[in-house]
Amino acid sequence: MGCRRRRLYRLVRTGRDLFPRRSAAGGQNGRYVRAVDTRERLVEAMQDLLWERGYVGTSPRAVQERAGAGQGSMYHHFRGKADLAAAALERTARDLGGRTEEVLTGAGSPLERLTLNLTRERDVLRGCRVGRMTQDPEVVADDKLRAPVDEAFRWVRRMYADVLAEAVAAGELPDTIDPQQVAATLVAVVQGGYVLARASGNPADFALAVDGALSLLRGLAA
Amino acid sequence: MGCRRRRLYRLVRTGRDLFPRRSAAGGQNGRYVRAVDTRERLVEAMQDLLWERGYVGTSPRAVQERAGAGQGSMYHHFRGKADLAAAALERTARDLGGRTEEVLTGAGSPLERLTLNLTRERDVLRGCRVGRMTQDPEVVADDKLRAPVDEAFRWVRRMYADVLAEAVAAGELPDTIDPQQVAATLVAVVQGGYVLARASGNPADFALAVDGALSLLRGLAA
DNA sequence: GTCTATATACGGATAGAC
DNA sequence: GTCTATCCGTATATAGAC
Repeated sequence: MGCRRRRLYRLVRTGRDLFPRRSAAGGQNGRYVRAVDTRERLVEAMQDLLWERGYVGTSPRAVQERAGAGQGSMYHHFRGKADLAAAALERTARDLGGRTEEVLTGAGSPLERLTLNLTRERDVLRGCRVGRMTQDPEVVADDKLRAPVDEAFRWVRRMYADVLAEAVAAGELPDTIDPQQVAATLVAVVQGGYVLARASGNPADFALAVDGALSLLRGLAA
Repeated sequence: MGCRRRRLYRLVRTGRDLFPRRSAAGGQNGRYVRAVDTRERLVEAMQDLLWERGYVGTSPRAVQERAGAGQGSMYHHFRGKADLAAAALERTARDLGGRTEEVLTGAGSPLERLTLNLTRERDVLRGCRVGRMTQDPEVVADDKLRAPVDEAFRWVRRMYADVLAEAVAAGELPDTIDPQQVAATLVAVVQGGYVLARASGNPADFALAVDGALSLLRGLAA
Protein backbone atom coordinates (compact mmCIF):
# COMPACT_ATOMS: atom_id res chain seq x y z
CA MET A 1 0.00 0.00 0.00
CA GLY A 2 2.94 2.28 0.64
CA CYS A 3 3.90 1.08 -2.75
CA ARG A 4 0.67 2.18 -4.31
CA ARG A 5 0.98 5.64 -2.85
CA ARG A 6 4.48 6.07 -4.16
CA ARG A 7 3.45 5.10 -7.64
CA LEU A 8 0.65 7.57 -7.67
CA TYR A 9 3.02 10.27 -6.48
CA ARG A 10 5.43 9.65 -9.30
CA LEU A 11 2.64 9.63 -11.80
CA VAL A 12 1.60 13.09 -10.71
CA ARG A 13 5.09 14.55 -10.56
CA THR A 14 6.23 13.38 -13.93
CA GLY A 15 3.00 13.52 -15.86
CA ARG A 16 3.82 10.17 -17.41
CA ASP A 17 2.42 6.75 -17.01
CA LEU A 18 4.76 4.58 -15.01
CA PHE A 19 4.34 1.76 -17.48
CA PRO A 20 4.15 3.41 -20.89
CA ARG A 21 3.13 1.16 -23.72
CA ARG A 22 6.00 0.79 -26.09
CA SER A 23 3.78 0.89 -29.11
CA ALA A 24 2.30 4.29 -28.29
CA ALA A 25 4.85 6.24 -30.30
CA GLY A 26 7.82 5.53 -32.50
CA GLY A 27 10.47 6.77 -34.81
CA GLN A 28 9.40 4.60 -37.73
CA ASN A 29 9.39 5.92 -41.26
CA GLY A 30 12.13 8.35 -40.31
CA ARG A 31 9.53 10.61 -38.77
CA TYR A 32 10.48 11.61 -35.25
CA VAL A 33 7.49 11.55 -32.97
CA ARG A 34 8.65 11.49 -29.39
CA ALA A 35 11.18 9.76 -27.22
CA VAL A 36 9.95 6.24 -26.64
CA ASP A 37 13.04 4.49 -25.56
CA THR A 38 13.93 4.78 -21.91
CA ARG A 39 17.56 5.43 -22.65
CA GLU A 40 16.53 8.20 -24.99
CA ARG A 41 14.19 9.77 -22.46
CA LEU A 42 16.98 9.75 -19.88
CA VAL A 43 19.33 11.58 -22.22
CA GLU A 44 16.73 14.20 -23.07
CA ALA A 45 15.81 14.71 -19.44
CA MET A 46 19.47 15.20 -18.57
CA GLN A 47 19.86 17.68 -21.44
CA ASP A 48 16.98 19.75 -20.08
CA LEU A 49 18.20 19.69 -16.52
CA LEU A 50 21.76 20.55 -17.46
CA TRP A 51 20.35 23.59 -19.21
CA GLU A 52 18.13 24.62 -16.32
CA ARG A 53 20.26 23.73 -13.32
CA GLY A 54 23.74 22.80 -14.51
CA TYR A 55 25.66 19.68 -13.58
CA VAL A 56 26.20 20.23 -9.87
CA GLY A 57 22.58 21.32 -9.53
CA THR A 58 21.16 18.20 -11.19
CA SER A 59 20.57 14.96 -9.29
CA PRO A 60 20.15 11.52 -10.83
CA ARG A 61 16.81 11.31 -9.10
CA ALA A 62 15.57 14.49 -10.76
CA VAL A 63 16.61 13.10 -14.13
CA GLN A 64 14.82 9.83 -13.47
CA GLU A 65 11.65 11.57 -12.43
CA ARG A 66 11.63 13.77 -15.49
CA ALA A 67 12.31 10.80 -17.73
CA GLY A 68 9.70 8.66 -16.02
CA ALA A 69 12.31 6.01 -15.38
CA GLY A 70 13.46 4.25 -12.24
CA GLN A 71 16.85 3.95 -10.63
CA GLY A 72 17.48 0.59 -12.19
CA SER A 73 16.95 1.84 -15.73
CA MET A 74 19.36 4.67 -15.38
CA TYR A 75 22.11 2.51 -13.92
CA HIS A 76 21.43 -0.14 -16.49
CA HIS A 77 22.01 2.23 -19.41
CA PHE A 78 24.71 4.42 -17.86
CA ARG A 79 27.49 3.96 -15.38
CA GLY A 80 26.29 6.94 -13.36
CA LYS A 81 25.51 10.61 -13.40
CA ALA A 82 28.72 11.67 -15.14
CA ASP A 83 28.32 9.07 -17.88
CA LEU A 84 24.74 10.12 -18.62
CA ALA A 85 25.72 13.79 -18.53
CA ALA A 86 28.51 13.17 -21.01
CA ALA A 87 26.04 11.57 -23.42
CA ALA A 88 23.64 14.47 -22.96
CA LEU A 89 26.33 17.10 -23.47
CA GLU A 90 27.58 15.49 -26.64
CA ARG A 91 24.05 15.51 -28.00
CA THR A 92 23.44 19.14 -27.02
CA ALA A 93 26.74 20.33 -28.45
CA ARG A 94 26.13 18.55 -31.73
CA ASP A 95 22.58 19.92 -32.02
CA LEU A 96 23.71 23.48 -31.42
CA GLY A 97 26.65 23.30 -33.79
CA GLY A 98 24.33 21.91 -36.44
CA ARG A 99 21.82 24.70 -36.09
CA THR A 100 24.52 27.36 -36.33
CA GLU A 101 26.02 25.72 -39.37
CA GLU A 102 22.63 25.63 -41.03
CA VAL A 103 22.25 29.41 -40.77
CA LEU A 104 25.85 30.36 -41.48
CA THR A 105 26.11 28.27 -44.63
CA GLY A 106 22.61 29.14 -45.85
CA ALA A 107 21.41 31.80 -48.27
CA GLY A 108 22.46 35.45 -48.31
CA SER A 109 25.67 37.44 -48.37
CA PRO A 110 28.29 36.65 -45.72
CA LEU A 111 27.40 39.69 -43.62
CA GLU A 112 23.70 38.89 -43.95
CA ARG A 113 24.26 35.36 -42.72
CA LEU A 114 26.26 36.59 -39.74
CA THR A 115 23.55 39.08 -38.89
CA LEU A 116 20.89 36.44 -39.29
CA ASN A 117 22.61 34.09 -36.89
CA LEU A 118 23.33 36.79 -34.33
CA THR A 119 19.77 38.08 -34.31
CA ARG A 120 17.91 34.81 -34.65
CA GLU A 121 15.21 33.91 -32.19
CA ARG A 122 16.67 32.68 -28.92
CA ASP A 123 15.35 31.71 -25.55
CA VAL A 124 17.52 34.44 -24.11
CA LEU A 125 16.57 34.26 -20.45
CA ARG A 126 17.19 30.54 -20.34
CA GLY A 127 20.75 31.10 -21.46
CA CYS A 128 23.02 29.08 -23.70
CA ARG A 129 22.85 25.32 -23.26
CA VAL A 130 26.52 24.96 -24.06
CA GLY A 131 28.07 28.14 -22.68
CA ARG A 132 26.35 27.57 -19.37
CA MET A 133 28.41 24.49 -18.77
CA THR A 134 31.64 26.48 -18.62
CA GLN A 135 30.51 27.87 -15.27
CA ASP A 136 30.17 24.45 -13.73
CA PRO A 137 33.23 23.49 -11.71
CA GLU A 138 32.72 19.75 -12.15
CA VAL A 139 32.25 20.03 -15.90
CA VAL A 140 35.40 22.05 -16.35
CA ALA A 141 37.32 19.69 -14.10
CA ASP A 142 36.29 16.56 -16.00
CA ASP A 143 37.76 16.20 -19.49
CA LYS A 144 35.00 13.85 -20.58
CA LEU A 145 32.44 16.53 -19.77
CA ARG A 146 34.39 19.55 -20.95
CA ALA A 147 35.39 18.05 -24.31
CA PRO A 148 32.04 18.42 -26.09
CA VAL A 149 31.74 22.01 -24.86
CA ASP A 150 35.23 22.81 -26.05
CA GLU A 151 34.61 21.25 -29.46
CA ALA A 152 31.30 23.03 -29.91
CA PHE A 153 32.93 26.41 -29.39
CA ARG A 154 35.84 25.58 -31.68
CA TRP A 155 33.39 24.53 -34.34
CA VAL A 156 31.21 27.64 -34.05
CA ARG A 157 34.20 29.99 -33.94
CA ARG A 158 35.63 28.28 -36.99
CA MET A 159 32.39 28.82 -38.91
CA TYR A 160 32.19 32.46 -37.90
CA ALA A 161 35.79 32.98 -38.98
CA ASP A 162 35.11 31.35 -42.35
CA VAL A 163 32.12 33.58 -43.00
CA LEU A 164 34.07 36.66 -41.93
CA ALA A 165 36.83 35.71 -44.35
CA GLU A 166 34.19 35.33 -47.06
CA ALA A 167 32.90 38.79 -46.21
CA VAL A 168 36.38 40.22 -46.66
CA ALA A 169 36.81 38.39 -49.96
CA ALA A 170 33.45 39.74 -51.11
CA GLY A 171 34.44 43.28 -50.18
CA GLU A 172 31.81 43.51 -47.44
CA LEU A 173 34.48 44.06 -44.81
CA PRO A 174 37.97 45.60 -45.02
CA ASP A 175 40.92 43.22 -45.08
CA THR A 176 42.27 44.90 -41.97
CA ILE A 177 40.17 42.64 -39.75
CA ASP A 178 41.45 39.36 -38.38
CA PRO A 179 38.66 36.83 -38.98
CA GLN A 180 39.68 34.55 -36.12
CA GLN A 181 39.87 37.44 -33.72
CA VAL A 182 36.56 39.00 -34.71
CA ALA A 183 34.94 35.56 -34.69
CA ALA A 184 35.97 35.16 -31.06
CA THR A 185 34.56 38.61 -30.35
CA LEU A 186 31.19 37.85 -31.93
CA VAL A 187 30.81 34.52 -30.18
CA ALA A 188 31.78 36.21 -26.93
CA VAL A 189 29.19 38.93 -27.44
CA VAL A 190 26.49 36.29 -27.74
CA GLN A 191 27.65 34.49 -24.62
CA GLY A 192 28.00 37.75 -22.72
CA GLY A 193 24.64 38.90 -24.00
CA TYR A 194 23.05 35.98 -22.21
CA VAL A 195 24.84 37.01 -19.04
CA LEU A 196 23.62 40.61 -19.24
CA ALA A 197 20.05 39.54 -19.94
CA ARG A 198 19.96 37.06 -17.09
CA ALA A 199 21.46 39.64 -14.73
CA SER A 200 18.77 42.20 -15.50
CA GLY A 201 16.01 39.74 -16.25
CA ASN A 202 15.52 41.58 -19.54
CA PRO A 203 16.07 39.89 -22.93
CA ALA A 204 16.48 43.33 -24.53
CA ASP A 205 19.95 43.55 -23.04
CA PHE A 206 21.01 40.60 -25.17
CA ALA A 207 19.77 42.41 -28.27
CA LEU A 208 21.51 45.62 -27.22
CA ALA A 209 24.89 43.93 -26.96
CA VAL A 210 24.47 42.14 -30.28
CA ASP A 211 23.24 45.24 -32.06
CA GLY A 212 26.23 47.15 -30.76
CA ALA A 213 28.56 44.55 -32.23
CA LEU A 214 26.75 44.68 -35.55
CA SER A 215 26.92 48.48 -35.59
CA LEU A 216 30.68 48.29 -35.08
CA LEU A 217 30.98 45.84 -37.97
CA ARG A 218 28.83 47.96 -40.23
CA GLY A 219 30.83 51.02 -39.24
CA LEU A 220 33.83 49.30 -40.80
CA ALA A 221 31.95 48.38 -43.92
CA ALA A 222 30.96 51.99 -44.59
CA MET B 1 38.20 10.68 21.20
CA GLY B 2 35.89 10.74 18.21
CA CYS B 3 35.92 14.40 18.99
CA ARG B 4 39.66 14.64 18.84
CA ARG B 5 39.75 12.89 15.51
CA ARG B 6 37.16 15.23 14.05
CA ARG B 7 39.10 18.27 15.14
CA LEU B 8 42.26 17.03 13.58
CA TYR B 9 40.41 16.36 10.37
CA ARG B 10 39.07 19.87 10.23
CA LEU B 11 42.48 21.27 10.92
CA VAL B 12 43.90 19.48 7.94
CA ARG B 13 41.07 20.29 5.57
CA THR B 14 40.93 23.99 6.26
CA GLY B 15 44.54 24.75 6.92
CA ARG B 16 43.53 26.93 9.84
CA ASP B 17 43.82 26.52 13.53
CA LEU B 18 40.46 25.65 15.01
CA PHE B 19 40.98 28.15 17.79
CA PRO B 20 42.81 31.09 16.26
CA ARG B 21 44.15 33.64 18.66
CA ARG B 22 42.22 36.85 18.25
CA SER B 23 45.29 38.99 18.74
CA ALA B 24 47.21 37.40 15.89
CA ALA B 25 46.02 39.84 13.25
CA GLY B 26 43.95 42.96 13.04
CA GLY B 27 42.69 45.85 10.98
CA GLN B 28 44.20 48.56 13.17
CA ASN B 29 45.77 51.68 11.73
CA GLY B 30 43.59 51.30 8.67
CA ARG B 31 45.94 48.62 7.38
CA TYR B 32 44.07 45.48 6.42
CA VAL B 33 45.91 42.40 7.54
CA ARG B 34 43.56 39.46 7.52
CA ALA B 35 40.07 38.53 8.54
CA VAL B 36 39.99 38.08 12.28
CA ASP B 37 36.35 38.25 13.01
CA THR B 38 34.38 35.03 12.54
CA ARG B 39 31.55 36.79 10.75
CA GLU B 40 34.08 38.34 8.40
CA ARG B 41 35.78 35.02 7.72
CA LEU B 42 32.41 33.47 6.92
CA VAL B 43 31.62 36.16 4.39
CA GLU B 44 35.00 35.82 2.72
CA ALA B 45 34.78 32.05 2.62
CA MET B 46 31.35 32.30 1.00
CA GLN B 47 32.70 34.83 -1.53
CA ASP B 48 35.43 32.39 -2.53
CA LEU B 49 33.14 29.40 -2.77
CA LEU B 50 30.51 31.30 -4.77
CA TRP B 51 33.26 32.14 -7.21
CA GLU B 52 34.59 28.59 -7.40
CA ARG B 53 31.43 26.53 -7.18
CA GLY B 54 28.44 28.84 -7.46
CA TYR B 55 25.49 28.93 -5.12
CA VAL B 56 23.93 25.52 -5.72
CA GLY B 57 27.38 23.96 -5.57
CA THR B 58 28.26 25.48 -2.21
CA SER B 59 27.18 23.92 1.08
CA PRO B 60 27.05 25.65 4.43
CA ARG B 61 29.39 22.99 5.72
CA ALA B 62 31.99 23.81 3.10
CA VAL B 63 31.79 27.49 4.01
CA GLN B 64 32.20 26.71 7.68
CA GLU B 65 35.20 24.51 7.07
CA ARG B 66 36.91 27.13 4.94
CA ALA B 67 36.17 29.83 7.48
CA GLY B 68 37.29 27.67 10.37
CA ALA B 69 33.95 28.22 12.05
CA GLY B 70 31.34 25.85 13.42
CA GLN B 71 27.67 25.43 12.63
CA GLY B 72 26.67 27.54 15.58
CA SER B 73 28.71 30.55 14.49
CA MET B 74 27.25 30.59 11.04
CA TYR B 75 23.68 30.36 12.25
CA HIS B 76 24.37 32.93 14.92
CA HIS B 77 25.54 35.55 12.42
CA PHE B 78 23.25 34.65 9.52
CA ARG B 79 19.79 33.23 9.12
CA GLY B 80 21.05 30.56 6.73
CA LYS B 81 22.84 29.88 3.50
CA ALA B 82 20.87 32.39 1.44
CA ASP B 83 21.38 35.17 3.96
CA LEU B 84 25.15 34.64 4.10
CA ALA B 85 25.32 34.38 0.31
CA ALA B 86 23.47 37.67 -0.05
CA ALA B 87 26.00 39.38 2.19
CA ALA B 88 28.87 37.83 0.25
CA LEU B 89 27.41 38.81 -3.12
CA GLU B 90 26.87 42.41 -2.07
CA ARG B 91 30.48 42.59 -1.00
CA THR B 92 31.77 41.03 -4.20
CA ALA B 93 29.64 43.22 -6.42
CA ARG B 94 30.75 46.37 -4.62
CA ASP B 95 34.43 45.39 -4.78
CA LEU B 96 34.27 44.72 -8.49
CA GLY B 97 32.36 47.88 -9.32
CA GLY B 98 34.90 49.87 -7.32
CA ARG B 99 37.87 48.41 -9.13
CA THR B 100 36.30 49.12 -12.51
CA GLU B 101 35.47 52.67 -11.53
CA GLU B 102 39.03 53.22 -10.38
CA VAL B 103 40.41 52.39 -13.82
CA LEU B 104 37.69 54.01 -15.91
CA THR B 105 37.88 57.35 -14.09
CA GLY B 106 41.65 57.33 -13.82
CA ALA B 107 44.32 58.90 -15.98
CA GLY B 108 44.49 58.79 -19.79
CA SER B 109 42.23 59.56 -22.71
CA PRO B 110 38.77 57.95 -22.74
CA LEU B 111 39.81 55.31 -25.27
CA GLU B 112 42.99 54.61 -23.34
CA ARG B 113 41.02 54.08 -20.14
CA LEU B 114 38.63 51.70 -21.88
CA THR B 115 41.53 49.75 -23.33
CA LEU B 116 43.25 49.67 -19.97
CA ASN B 117 40.21 48.23 -18.26
CA LEU B 118 39.54 45.66 -20.97
CA THR B 119 43.12 44.41 -21.02
CA ARG B 120 43.91 44.59 -17.35
CA GLU B 121 45.24 41.55 -15.55
CA ARG B 122 42.49 39.05 -14.80
CA ASP B 123 42.27 35.60 -13.35
CA VAL B 124 40.68 34.55 -16.61
CA LEU B 125 40.27 30.81 -16.04
CA ARG B 126 38.55 31.36 -12.73
CA GLY B 127 35.92 33.42 -14.46
CA CYS B 128 34.00 36.49 -13.36
CA ARG B 129 32.90 36.50 -9.74
CA VAL B 130 29.75 38.41 -10.61
CA GLY B 131 28.85 37.18 -14.08
CA ARG B 132 29.15 33.61 -12.91
CA MET B 133 26.17 34.05 -10.67
CA THR B 134 23.83 34.63 -13.60
CA GLN B 135 24.17 30.94 -14.45
CA ASP B 136 22.92 29.83 -11.09
CA PRO B 137 19.22 28.98 -11.11
CA GLU B 138 18.70 29.73 -7.44
CA VAL B 139 20.47 33.08 -7.63
CA VAL B 140 18.39 34.21 -10.58
CA ALA B 141 15.21 32.98 -8.90
CA ASP B 142 15.84 34.88 -5.66
CA ASP B 143 15.57 38.67 -5.88
CA LYS B 144 17.72 39.15 -2.80
CA LEU B 145 20.53 37.26 -4.48
CA ARG B 146 20.08 38.59 -8.00
CA ALA B 147 19.85 42.26 -6.98
CA PRO B 148 23.55 42.87 -6.28
CA VAL B 149 24.47 41.15 -9.54
CA ASP B 150 21.98 43.24 -11.45
CA GLU B 151 23.19 46.46 -9.86
CA ALA B 152 26.83 45.66 -10.50
CA PHE B 153 26.21 45.23 -14.21
CA ARG B 154 24.09 48.38 -14.42
CA TRP B 155 26.85 50.29 -12.70
CA VAL B 156 29.63 48.96 -14.91
CA ARG B 157 27.63 49.46 -18.10
CA ARG B 158 26.84 53.00 -17.04
CA MET B 159 30.53 53.73 -16.52
CA TYR B 160 31.48 52.27 -19.87
CA ALA B 161 28.76 54.32 -21.55
CA ASP B 162 29.98 57.51 -19.89
CA VAL B 163 33.54 56.94 -21.03
CA LEU B 164 32.36 56.12 -24.55
CA ALA B 165 30.39 59.37 -24.59
CA GLU B 166 33.53 61.17 -23.45
CA ALA B 167 35.45 59.53 -26.28
CA VAL B 168 32.89 60.83 -28.77
CA ALA B 169 33.04 64.32 -27.25
CA ALA B 170 36.83 64.24 -27.47
CA GLY B 171 36.70 63.19 -31.11
CA GLU B 172 38.25 59.78 -30.41
CA LEU B 173 35.15 58.01 -31.73
CA PRO B 174 32.56 59.07 -34.32
CA ASP B 175 29.23 60.33 -33.04
CA THR B 176 27.50 57.57 -34.99
CA ILE B 177 27.99 55.12 -32.14
CA ASP B 178 25.40 54.64 -29.43
CA PRO B 179 27.35 54.68 -26.13
CA GLN B 180 24.80 52.57 -24.24
CA GLN B 181 24.73 50.00 -26.98
CA VAL B 182 28.47 49.73 -27.40
CA ALA B 183 28.88 49.67 -23.61
CA ALA B 184 26.65 46.59 -23.50
CA THR B 185 28.72 45.06 -26.27
CA LEU B 186 32.03 45.62 -24.50
CA VAL B 187 30.79 44.29 -21.18
CA ALA B 188 29.36 41.28 -23.03
CA VAL B 189 32.68 40.64 -24.75
CA VAL B 190 34.39 40.45 -21.39
CA GLN B 191 31.78 38.07 -19.99
CA GLY B 192 31.83 35.97 -23.13
CA GLY B 193 35.61 36.02 -23.16
CA TYR B 194 35.57 34.23 -19.83
CA VAL B 195 33.24 31.63 -21.32
CA LEU B 196 35.49 30.98 -24.32
CA ALA B 197 38.58 30.72 -22.16
CA ARG B 198 36.99 28.31 -19.73
CA ALA B 199 35.66 26.19 -22.58
CA SER B 200 39.09 25.79 -24.13
CA GLY B 201 41.07 25.99 -20.93
CA ASN B 202 43.13 28.71 -22.58
CA PRO B 203 43.25 32.31 -21.26
CA ALA B 204 44.43 33.50 -24.67
CA ASP B 205 40.90 33.09 -25.98
CA PHE B 206 39.76 35.80 -23.60
CA ALA B 207 42.43 38.15 -24.97
CA LEU B 208 41.48 37.26 -28.53
CA ALA B 209 37.86 38.25 -28.04
CA VAL B 210 38.79 41.49 -26.30
CA ASP B 211 41.42 42.41 -28.88
CA GLY B 212 38.87 41.83 -31.62
CA ALA B 213 36.49 44.26 -29.96
CA LEU B 214 39.24 46.84 -29.58
CA SER B 215 40.23 46.42 -33.21
CA LEU B 216 36.65 47.11 -34.27
CA LEU B 217 36.59 50.24 -32.12
CA ARG B 218 39.90 51.47 -33.47
CA GLY B 219 38.69 50.75 -37.00
CA LEU B 220 36.01 53.34 -36.40
CA ALA B 221 38.44 55.85 -34.97
CA ALA B 222 40.63 55.73 -38.07
C1' DG C 1 15.42 -3.96 -18.68
C1' DT C 2 12.96 -2.47 -15.13
C1' DC C 3 11.58 -2.44 -10.43
C1' DT C 4 12.11 -1.99 -5.20
C1' DA C 5 15.01 -2.13 -1.16
C1' DT C 6 18.89 -0.73 1.02
C1' DA C 7 23.36 1.80 2.20
C1' DT C 8 26.44 5.66 3.30
C1' DA C 9 27.27 10.23 3.08
C1' DC C 10 25.94 15.01 2.67
C1' DG C 11 22.63 19.24 2.77
C1' DG C 12 20.53 22.48 5.50
C1' DA C 13 18.85 23.59 9.78
C1' DT C 14 17.57 23.45 15.01
C1' DA C 15 18.54 22.71 20.08
C1' DG C 16 20.78 23.55 23.81
C1' DA C 17 25.24 23.17 26.58
C1' DC C 18 29.21 26.02 27.71
C1' DG D 1 29.44 33.66 20.43
C1' DT D 2 30.89 29.32 19.80
C1' DC D 3 30.56 24.46 20.22
C1' DT D 4 28.49 19.65 19.73
C1' DA D 5 24.47 16.72 19.07
C1' DT D 6 20.74 15.70 16.51
C1' DC D 7 17.10 15.81 12.85
C1' DC D 8 14.94 14.81 8.45
C1' DG D 9 15.53 14.67 3.76
C1' DT D 10 18.33 14.11 -0.45
C1' DA D 11 22.50 12.50 -3.36
C1' DT D 12 24.52 8.75 -5.49
C1' DA D 13 25.09 4.17 -5.88
C1' DT D 14 24.61 -1.10 -5.17
C1' DA D 15 21.89 -5.47 -4.65
C1' DG D 16 18.98 -8.44 -6.14
C1' DA D 17 14.00 -9.78 -7.30
C1' DC D 18 11.06 -10.17 -11.32
